[in-house]
Amino acid sequence: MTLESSNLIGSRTSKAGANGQRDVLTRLRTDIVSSVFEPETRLKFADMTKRYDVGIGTLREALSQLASEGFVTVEAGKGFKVAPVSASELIEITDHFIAFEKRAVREAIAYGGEDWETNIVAVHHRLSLIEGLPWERRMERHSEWVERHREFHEAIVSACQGKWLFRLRSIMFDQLDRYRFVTKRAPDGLGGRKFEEHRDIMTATLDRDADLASNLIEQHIRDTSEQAIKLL
Amino acid sequence: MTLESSNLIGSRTSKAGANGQRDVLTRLRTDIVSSVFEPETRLKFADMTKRYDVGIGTLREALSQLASEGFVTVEAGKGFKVAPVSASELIEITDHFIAFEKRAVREAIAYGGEDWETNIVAVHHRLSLIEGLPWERRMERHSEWVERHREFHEAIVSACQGKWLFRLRSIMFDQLDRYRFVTKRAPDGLGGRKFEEHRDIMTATLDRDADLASNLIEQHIRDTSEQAIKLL
DNA sequence: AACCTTCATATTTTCGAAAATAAGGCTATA
DNA sequence: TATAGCCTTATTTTCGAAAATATGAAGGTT
Repeated sequence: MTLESSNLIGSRTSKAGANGQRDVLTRLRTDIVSSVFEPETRLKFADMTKRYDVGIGTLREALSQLASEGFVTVEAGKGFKVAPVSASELIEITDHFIAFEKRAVREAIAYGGEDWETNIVAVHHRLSLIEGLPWERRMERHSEWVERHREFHEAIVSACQGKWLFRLRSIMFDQLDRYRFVTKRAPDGLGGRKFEEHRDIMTATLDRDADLASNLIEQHIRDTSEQAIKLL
Repeated sequence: MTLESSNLIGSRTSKAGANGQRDVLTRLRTDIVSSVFEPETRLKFADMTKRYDVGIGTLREALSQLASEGFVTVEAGKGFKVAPVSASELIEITDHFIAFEKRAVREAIAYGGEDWETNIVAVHHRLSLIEGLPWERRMERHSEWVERHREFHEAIVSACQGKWLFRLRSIMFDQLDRYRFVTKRAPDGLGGRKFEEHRDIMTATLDRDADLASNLIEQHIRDTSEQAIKLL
């Protein structure tokens, strides 16, 4: 019943596993993505164990994992710090992600079956429920939106064959999330457009129009990153 | 004095840090790369703590890290297993690595300075000391060769500007190491050719001939991977 | 004053015992 | 015989105390 598949880097399936205590790794990553801890902040064990109510060992494992994913840096003997952010890194991450995602969506369109299609429709619907909300109410549920947004883009490429391609694009997506966060404060002009962009990406993908889907995704990501750079 | 730089994924600098006890992470990774543990083997804590003489917590952190790098898989509640190998994965890893490495070498050639050049020459010399040895003696020092070989290829691209590009190529290189191991047993015909290939790659790079260096590297990697596939 | 040494404090890192969980075997029941 | 439930064993996962290490301050020497 509890499927709990053997996982990849950045897989969030572990969270869904409801394995007793709330997943520290996920909560900590969310807090870093949400800028609860500013870049370069030292993450002391004394504070963190109280905040997340876990033992030192468990916390250390989570931080070590986040270091692999690039969210924190670690210096032997000095402990962990939140990784810095910069415009140049955002540009690089954006380029890598777009390159991966375009290849992934082509593979997905080539190999995806009925389950893949159905999942896209389902996940998109859940995303649109939040994106269709008026400005105020949508902001209240921003953290939920982040999750749905991630699930949507993951669903689109989930049928891609390359395991490493999927893995690498997921690492980059998580990094982008961190920068994407700054656009939360952006004027609602952008928010409305995203609604349609996601719809168009879904339609092109289900129509198996690889060229169109590929281009729409690139535009979608690049727009968001450019917004983020301005606000950085 | 103890520099111990803040590190990236797969960085082996931590090992050099001589921080008291021998780095479990490195030893464990080496053992997996060297097929001391076969793919799919369960890695039980009871055995591992005895083998590496470290506590459970420390071991768990190392295994968790290796999971991020893709050398082991982890299933909640079931523990850790050595990741499987397959021809199709080798092909995918090879393609990703070559794509990264070709871009990285171009950047390195464009931005590398005198220190970069000097380091390449130095590291290549240390590699050639082993590669010039007769068959028997070279095999004795195979694990050392693995290290020198890694250092050589890393030195070539070390001046590349993209931090993530470097990081991603390093992850892929480590994965290739695992498959490369099977060619250890290959007849010496290949071993001799590698000596010259490395020399040519170095020369082309120092001559700042990006096209040539790029092509030589691709050939070099693809040859090795094809050998590995035959022996898999 | 600048520099080195020493000591005290703060923080990280390691470790193994204890709790939690999964796997396998046994008996009772249909 | 097959199935379900329980008990026992094997293994993982968590936790905080203790060891190791770094930081910073005070005092002494050139």
